[in-house]
Amino acid sequence: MATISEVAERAGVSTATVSRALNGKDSVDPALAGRVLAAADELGYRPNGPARNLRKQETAVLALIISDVENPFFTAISRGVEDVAHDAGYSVVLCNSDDDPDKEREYVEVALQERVAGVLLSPAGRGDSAEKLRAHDTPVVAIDRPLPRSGGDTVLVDTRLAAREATLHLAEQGYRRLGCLTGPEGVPTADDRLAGYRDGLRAAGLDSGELVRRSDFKATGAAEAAHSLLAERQPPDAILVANNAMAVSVLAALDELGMRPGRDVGVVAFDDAPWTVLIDPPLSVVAQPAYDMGATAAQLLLGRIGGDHTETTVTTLSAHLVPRGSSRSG
Amino acid sequence: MATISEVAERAGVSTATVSRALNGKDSVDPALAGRVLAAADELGYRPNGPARNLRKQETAVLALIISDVENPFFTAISRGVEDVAHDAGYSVVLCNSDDDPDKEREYVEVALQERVAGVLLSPAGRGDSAEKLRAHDTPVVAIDRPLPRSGGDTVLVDTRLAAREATLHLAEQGYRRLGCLTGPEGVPTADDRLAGYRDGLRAAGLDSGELVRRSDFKATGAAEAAHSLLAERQPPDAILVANNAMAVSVLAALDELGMRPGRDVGVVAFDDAPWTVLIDPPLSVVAQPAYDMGATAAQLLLGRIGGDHTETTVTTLSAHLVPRGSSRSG
DNA sequence: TTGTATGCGTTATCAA
DNA sequence: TTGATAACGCATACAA
Repeated sequence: MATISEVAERAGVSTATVSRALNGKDSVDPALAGRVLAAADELGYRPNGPARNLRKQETAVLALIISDVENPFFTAISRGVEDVAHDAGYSVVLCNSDDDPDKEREYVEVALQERVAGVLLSPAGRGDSAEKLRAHDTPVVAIDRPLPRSGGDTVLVDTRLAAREATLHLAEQGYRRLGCLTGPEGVPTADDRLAGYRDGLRAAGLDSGELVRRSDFKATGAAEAAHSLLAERQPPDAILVANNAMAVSVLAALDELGMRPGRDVGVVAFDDAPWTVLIDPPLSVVAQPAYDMGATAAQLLLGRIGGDHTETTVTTLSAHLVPRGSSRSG
Repeated sequence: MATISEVAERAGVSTATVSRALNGKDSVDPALAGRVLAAADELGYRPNGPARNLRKQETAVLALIISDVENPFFTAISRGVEDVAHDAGYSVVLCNSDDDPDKEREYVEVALQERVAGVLLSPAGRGDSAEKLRAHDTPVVAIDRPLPRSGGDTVLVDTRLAAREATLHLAEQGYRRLGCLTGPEGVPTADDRLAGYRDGLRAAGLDSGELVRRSDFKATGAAEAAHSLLAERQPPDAILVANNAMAVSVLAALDELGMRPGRDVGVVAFDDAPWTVLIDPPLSVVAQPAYDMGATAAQLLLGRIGGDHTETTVTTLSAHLVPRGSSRSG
């Protein structure tokens, strides 16, 4: 592939002039600039990214480390990130941690090596990924989940409050034995939603004992958990489900047991999705502003990259309950 | 951030030895290697990716250019790509073209500049992105859609055949006025599914006139198209829908009109999804092996990057019809 | 086995 | 305004 010196030779100027012309510096004679552009075009010249990055000691790349691109929630986040990044001339490297701290560490290493401009991280566990990044002066913004030892910019949803609200909603609708299906221990959103569920129980004056199951935030694992929950000697008459994929399993389990959402068992699930209104009755959800989270986090990160050294911020966006038929008793 | 020469100084050796030790060359004294590793560790040394890439004239990065990460079909592809790439030590840069040839061109430029090792491309239109890449010796594998002027490795689904099969299935179930809702003109998958639909009509001896609508492969645009289709003077009694997002709109439209899938209007949609079995009746689908497509394409691409110069291949994976209640007449 | 020296392709500094 | 040159950090050819 053509290099800058080939372009220089062809245009009959120095490499310095080529560089200036190509980067649109104004201190270059229009005639020469024209010759340079023509030569570059003829040779199909493309500036060498790595060389430029090495020289400038910076790259226009962001890393986005999330647990699963197949989860529509993270997908929406990634879309928000990508749109903002793209507008600012940045590319986004997508990394699936699968909520595995080792994989997360691995990706952080790659991010460090490649000298990415910044990292958007949805921390998998109690690891120190963020500290490691900051120790090497790589800006980090935590997204969806707080950092274990905090301190960095963070974009969250008030998920505990939303879980509390959803739980109270179920209680108000007349359900009495409220269960909860949440994600793995150690994943902040999973724990927060469980905590919010307990908040709600307390506020409603209910005590279900512990009608709680954990699963991996995915449909397959959740199927077993859902069945186990419904097989309790005194099964729940309503369930708060901590994400969308698990909700599918809960609804499938209810169907297998011949139970109807809303009438037999109230259901509220986190994350809205287009299909939730197609089922009968429609699924009540806690809608999270995923796209905005991604966009906000990306903006924040770009600000830091741009040299913003003001105090770190915690942005908490609101989730809101969308009550539908699946949580309407009777 | 620490450089190789700082490590060299600390370990009391030359940079060459550090480089060799860190890259696990066997021609280095174990004692020295130990000192080097220790020094690197103490300094928190991370090799500088751009410098290494520049020197080695290669990067361990793949670009994946698809139309929309929010489409579960592409999400599954990207997962397949990522898993394979990660195992081989490669990172994946995700690019949303939004089916916009200009955006695609832009991303191709970035891929070229950054000297990515290879590109996985789901071509947006009739552009020459693939040729441009190949002209600069960047391996390309087309995925889900053939390249306009072909010639490169390609991983496809026999989508036209599948559409034909789905159409015939509807005819066999007794539906007589078959409609089709497909994607934008120029997008090969959209056109192929339409062609398959026509194949099916012909094979079944039906002629619906043209009960065809096009939309943008997304839910919002499809809503209008669905309504328009159902508002025909002689509306279809069955619809083949070219993807999952549009299916949501069709089902919603039917619901609004008080029509029941299967009984009133037969529906078959491309792409399976967890929720399709939750609705009543369950949605008949054409299931595509998206994950495998991604994995296969990535493997192919890595092969080319590794120097495989055998003839280019076209891999066609099979989609299969999953008949459910929404296409069972009466 | 180790060290010295060079070059990868750019940008930026300095003189002209 | 332009050009010669150095430097970014690393891997390797070559010499020792």
